[in-house]
Amino acid sequence: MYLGMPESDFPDIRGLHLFAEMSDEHFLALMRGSYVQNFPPQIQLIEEGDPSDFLHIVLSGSVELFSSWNHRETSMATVRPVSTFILAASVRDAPYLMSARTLEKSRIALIPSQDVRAVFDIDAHFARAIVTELAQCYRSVVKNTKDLKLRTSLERLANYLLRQQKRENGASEFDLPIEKRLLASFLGMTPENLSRAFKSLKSYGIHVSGNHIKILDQEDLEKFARPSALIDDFRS
Amino acid sequence: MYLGMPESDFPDIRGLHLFAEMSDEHFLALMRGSYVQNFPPQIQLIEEGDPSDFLHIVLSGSVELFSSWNHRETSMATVRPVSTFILAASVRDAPYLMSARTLEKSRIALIPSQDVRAVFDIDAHFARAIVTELAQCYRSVVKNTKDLKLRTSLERLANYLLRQQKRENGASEFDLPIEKRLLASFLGMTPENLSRAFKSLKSYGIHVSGNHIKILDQEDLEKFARPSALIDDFRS
DNA sequence: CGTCCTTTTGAACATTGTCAAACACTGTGG
DNA sequence: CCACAGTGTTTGACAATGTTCAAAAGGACG
Repeated sequence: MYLGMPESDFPDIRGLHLFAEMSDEHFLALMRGSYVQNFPPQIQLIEEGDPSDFLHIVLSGSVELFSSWNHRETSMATVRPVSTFILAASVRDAPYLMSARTLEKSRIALIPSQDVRAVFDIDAHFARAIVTELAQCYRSVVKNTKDLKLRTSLERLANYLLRQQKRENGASEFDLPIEKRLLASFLGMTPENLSRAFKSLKSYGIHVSGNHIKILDQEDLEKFARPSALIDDFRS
Repeated sequence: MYLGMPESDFPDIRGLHLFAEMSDEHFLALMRGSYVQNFPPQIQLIEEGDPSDFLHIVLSGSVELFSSWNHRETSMATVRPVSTFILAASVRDAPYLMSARTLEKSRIALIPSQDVRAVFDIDAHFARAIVTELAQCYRSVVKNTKDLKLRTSLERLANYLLRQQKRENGASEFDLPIEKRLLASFLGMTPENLSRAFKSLKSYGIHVSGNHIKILDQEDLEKFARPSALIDDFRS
């Protein structure tokens, strides 16, 4: 196992909200115990239930968070660079609630959870950043729950497309960033159901070819989807 | 509007993990700007989307957190004494994502969110407690999402009963703490469906009469429900 | 006792999931 | 280059699950 964090990775990590405001001294203290590893695609990084020894940061590639029960599995989120995951488990020193696997070749930084907790106690800026980030994560999951409980699968898909479009700065055409199979699981449905949902959205001006999406009638789609700031805004 | 926090309420609040470790000085500073109010049942305390001016604490009674979209409504959680709610919104100074209403006659403490943020920055113990509490809340919502996505409504009900039983220290008989209508919404189903689900659970040794539950065959129920520490443990 | 609300029940319906098969796409090895 | 395997996607028929609507039954409370 490769030990030590290459300094070339410092700027990416320092750029995260989480680490931006803390003192150099404390940042370096965190980096000292950390290391970086490259993983091929489809490698399981974390198994739910394991002790949370490290805070993870995706530097490049992408990582899927998923959960299992009774031989069923569901996708909880996809993490893209540069961001952390399983912060809550690190903070609480509790077992991971989700598993994680790489989707592509990925570069992952690992910061010992106990260092995170130690620096939290002595660096007020870092503490502030952690609590802000955690509150953000919490709010994301709450929004996701509202999406799941208040909307049908068709409505979830329509709103997902609108959110994705926003991420692409409002372009009327874009590519899905993940496999449809995975999207289906994330949206809480089967691949077959997703396929039919895409078909149903044709009548609201959605054109699909492979993973390329065209929104032909923005107004019509929004009228159907009824996006809400309190569910679909990925900031705040 | 009644202003000022009666000192008789201090011990209850001080007893919360959130406020237990902080300095007296900072605790009193928080209390100075806070106040307490009594509400009748079915009063809406918070409307989702409103600015989060106060951190709320249920001192007695109970409060339902719920969300709406497109004329649909779903119950997100029930808050019982003594605990806080909408901490994340206070921390981030962002709009509430959930509405809140009293279920019964309730006594609620209100602490200005900006005071919470201010004391967070100067009291490391309070900061630590907030981040621990937030991580806890986050993990609860993640567990809830897993429950929703990985289980059928029948399985959710069975596991809910087992969790409730644990809260009652493992007693084989107990009362449901909320109306069935509300429970149905919390579990993500209709009241009609819940009623049928209770009937289906008869064959696993559940007896229901009004809101009184008897678990006649613990083993059989657990065999069906397959409770998991990573979904059903309400601590950690 | 009557009123209001919740809960239950039944029947029809809608939505979503399952299974099997066909199809499309990708990359491999001959 | 093509045949092929492997995987993801789509389709169709069907089953399971969950919802809707209407009505009846039960409880709480004045």
